[in-house]
Amino acid sequence: MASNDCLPPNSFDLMESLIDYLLQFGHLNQQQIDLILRKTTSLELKKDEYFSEAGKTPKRIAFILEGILRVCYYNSKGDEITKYFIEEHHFAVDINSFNQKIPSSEYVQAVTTCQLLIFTTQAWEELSSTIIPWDGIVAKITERALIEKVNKLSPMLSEDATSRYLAFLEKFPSLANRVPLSYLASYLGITQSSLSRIRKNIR
Amino acid sequence: MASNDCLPPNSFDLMESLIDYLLQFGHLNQQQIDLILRKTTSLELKKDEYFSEAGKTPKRIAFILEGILRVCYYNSKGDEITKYFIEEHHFAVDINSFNQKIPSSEYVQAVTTCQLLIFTTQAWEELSSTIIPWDGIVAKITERALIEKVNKLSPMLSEDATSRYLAFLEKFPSLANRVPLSYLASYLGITQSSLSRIRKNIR
DNA sequence: GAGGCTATTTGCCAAATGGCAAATGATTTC
DNA sequence: GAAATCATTTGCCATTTGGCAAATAGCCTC
Repeated sequence: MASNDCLPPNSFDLMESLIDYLLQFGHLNQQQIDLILRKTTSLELKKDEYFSEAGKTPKRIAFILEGILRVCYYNSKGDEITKYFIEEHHFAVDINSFNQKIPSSEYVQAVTTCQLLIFTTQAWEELSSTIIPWDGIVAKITERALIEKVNKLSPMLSEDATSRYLAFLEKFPSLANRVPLSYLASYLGITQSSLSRIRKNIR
Repeated sequence: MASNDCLPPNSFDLMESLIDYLLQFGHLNQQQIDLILRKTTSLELKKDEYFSEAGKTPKRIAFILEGILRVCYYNSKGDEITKYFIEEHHFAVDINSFNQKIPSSEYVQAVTTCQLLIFTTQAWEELSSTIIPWDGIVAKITERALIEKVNKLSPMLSEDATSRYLAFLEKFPSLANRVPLSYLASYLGITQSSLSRIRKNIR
């Protein structure tokens, strides 16, 4: 029942990127690596499909092999707000809800079709109790991911919308014209029409 | 050389708040608690004094017993930006620079006179190697603090300046009229004069 | 308490952004 | 491929915010 059985030929290369990523944060021996890979299943998430939904307690963690996810929620006015985008070779989960096993207030949705590696809660906890350096590695990954979010969000407040859009273009050059205007506008904190005008002015 | 020797009479009560805080994130026995307290020194930071400065590698972590700190930096335009305020009963450090032992790009400054408990890098690392649950507790504290920052920053982008100011008033009711307008304005992502006008409109 | 310094407020106008609705463009469905 | 649906752009105008400078207020020093 190894999940690998039904993977496409290049699956090992793809899974390699998970290991590469983990090894940036600590040492793992081959046995541990094999164990980690055996705990994953692969999942293709089609564009616009949800990986997790608000109101539900997250039961799995995804590592993005290919594609882009976004995290969004509805604010008090009822507007859908894109909180951030998650890039390839990063983990995706509402970490707070996952750890505390409480319902999430966010949606995680595929912006493009995604190839994911999935860890169930159970698999994740088994790795925690089996692999000594696991918790430490996960802690560092979590810390790094959150620091990146803070450092991304923080300067946005003091920049005007055009600068924020240009910064987005730098970070996700391939995405700007493939995601709905509404996702991007709410991420940048402006209206769709403003973003449309900003685009016109830049040309 | 126990730091306690020269503390004011209520010092134990004050230090108790550190222990209360730590115990929210994991269990510690009395021996461990005593060890932690022995590793701290107390420090009073007068209003406007710096706890750490950009360009220097942070060599200590502060737990705020009393008072408010702020984290600020200079952006590419040369404007001083207040990134966030740190409240009583929270730790203060540029966690990224501290962990990686690299120079910080931020200043940490006392907004009000602060009573702090200080851990040196060495003390912090000794606790890590002596107290089994220490790393886990620290990881949870770090995660929580960063999640709070993301959740605070994220909705600010989609609110107008008045709402952001009102939210600040809710969170720091005692602070709004005691901190320089410039700190607050840069934190909210607006100019001083705009904030001044917002205040007038609210009255 | 007068002068000097800094912080805040205000006025004036320009620029950026929002709100709304219509027009245009793109995509899907039958 | 026509109709229907959805996404994006645009026009028009109101509101918000910025930039700059002057006026005012607050505070410190002597």
